[in-house]
Amino acid sequence: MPEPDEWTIPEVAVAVDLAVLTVHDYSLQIMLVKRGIPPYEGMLALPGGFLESTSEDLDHAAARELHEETGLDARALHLEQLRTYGTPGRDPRRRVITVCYVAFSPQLPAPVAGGDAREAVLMPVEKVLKPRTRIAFDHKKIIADAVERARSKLEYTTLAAAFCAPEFTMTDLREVYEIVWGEQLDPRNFHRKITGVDGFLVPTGERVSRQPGRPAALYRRGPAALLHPAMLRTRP
Amino acid sequence: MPEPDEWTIPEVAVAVDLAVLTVHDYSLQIMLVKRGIPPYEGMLALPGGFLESTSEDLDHAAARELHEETGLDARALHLEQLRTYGTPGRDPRRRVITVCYVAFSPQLPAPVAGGDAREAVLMPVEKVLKPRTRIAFDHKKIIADAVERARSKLEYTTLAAAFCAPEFTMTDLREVYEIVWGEQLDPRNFHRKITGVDGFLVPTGERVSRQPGRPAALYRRGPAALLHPAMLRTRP
DNA sequence: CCAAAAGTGTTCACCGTACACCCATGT
DNA sequence: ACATGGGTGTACGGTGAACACTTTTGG
Repeated sequence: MPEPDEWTIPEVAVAVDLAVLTVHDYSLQIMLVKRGIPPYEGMLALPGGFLESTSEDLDHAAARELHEETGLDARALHLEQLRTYGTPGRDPRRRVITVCYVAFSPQLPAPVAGGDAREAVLMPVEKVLKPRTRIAFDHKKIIADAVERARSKLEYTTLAAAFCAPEFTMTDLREVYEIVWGEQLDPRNFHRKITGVDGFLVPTGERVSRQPGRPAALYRRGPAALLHPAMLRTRP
Repeated sequence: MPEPDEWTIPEVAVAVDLAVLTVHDYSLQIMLVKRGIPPYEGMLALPGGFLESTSEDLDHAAARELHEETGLDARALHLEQLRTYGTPGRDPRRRVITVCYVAFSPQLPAPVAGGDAREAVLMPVEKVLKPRTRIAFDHKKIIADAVERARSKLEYTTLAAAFCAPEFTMTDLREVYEIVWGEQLDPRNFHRKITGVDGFLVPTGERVSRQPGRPAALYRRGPAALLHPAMLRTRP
């Protein structure tokens, strides 16, 4: 194995980027920030930034950038590494390798833009991924990967609850699936399936009436992380 | 988003490491190299090395290191990114971030050690992952992640065939599953399940007699990449 | 002939799908 | 009263698990 002292280490900058996904306004949305400087000035990009110091952990850098650029607290949401993108030329200024993270957030409380946050906006991924929509760097590809990760993880984990408020109804949860997958699910079979998974949901005992119709039971997230048996989408 | 010219970029070295998995001697084995210099001199580590230049793609660096350190050709096997490890202090000399790849290889043709390859050895992952076995850096954790990736991908992809020679029998394929999962499978149900997956296997029409008993049909890899329906291991 | 491996057929339990039906509320 | 959404019961079809059974070779 070649060793770092054997030659000059190429000057590579290491960045961390964040794909923050949330369900809002009956669509899957992603948090983007408007770039204030070139390159891609004025275009939308993923929030992120460079490692601050030699001693900063990657996960820590992700959590820090999340807070700095969006005001969100990493402890309050699910944050996981997606993959690393390093094609030469992806940043026109210099060689940049970016370690990307995905975050899954419930409906955002309030101050998305403002405060420390730069101009942060939510945009439906459906719109972002349209061929005509232009996004800075290779971030569109990253967003596509993040969305596929989310879709896939709903199948075999209890991740969907991470998109819900602390207390939620079965319909809230089902709508997460429907919105992320873009597919209608049978409410009755969904209900039975989810209640059958041990440790996914904990009933609070409370009920809410948000429309005409029978009030829905409220649940909290349970301890289970894996969905067993899995909940498979209907493939094309 | 902070920009690279706003401050001094921390000196971070970017490396690429490889977890090459193969089925050999009725066990899942991983390729390791013996380190010739400190730190961890004399210990076993994953093959890998630093990015050679600012313009080298990560995937290219992985393929290059694979060839340099093991003599294998990346075009002949399945190579995919695993994840990136960057905990400060994981390399005692300086800050190193390593982008790890997993490779799945059929039985290795011949010259693993020798040639360009440094002292490369195959070792059963079961032995490597024992608590008493010491491996350089944080590579044991990386190996554990790679093994879990392999186990998991067998479930929903046709990856198992990547561990087999170009022509193989149903039993060869079943043994890949059994060895990687460490679990016995019913040969009869396995046979029916696999032949039922469209495009997984293409029969060559040939037969081989390797033991007493009815000769087995030979197959080649088919075009299918995804296993549908999935082949699930029995969870604990 | 016998042992052993390859491959087929059959049975049963379980799970997903579809949908009829009942329950509880707002208007 | 009635529309609307929440939740239960039930029948059907497909898949996995278990295993009896046939086929085809080596010894």
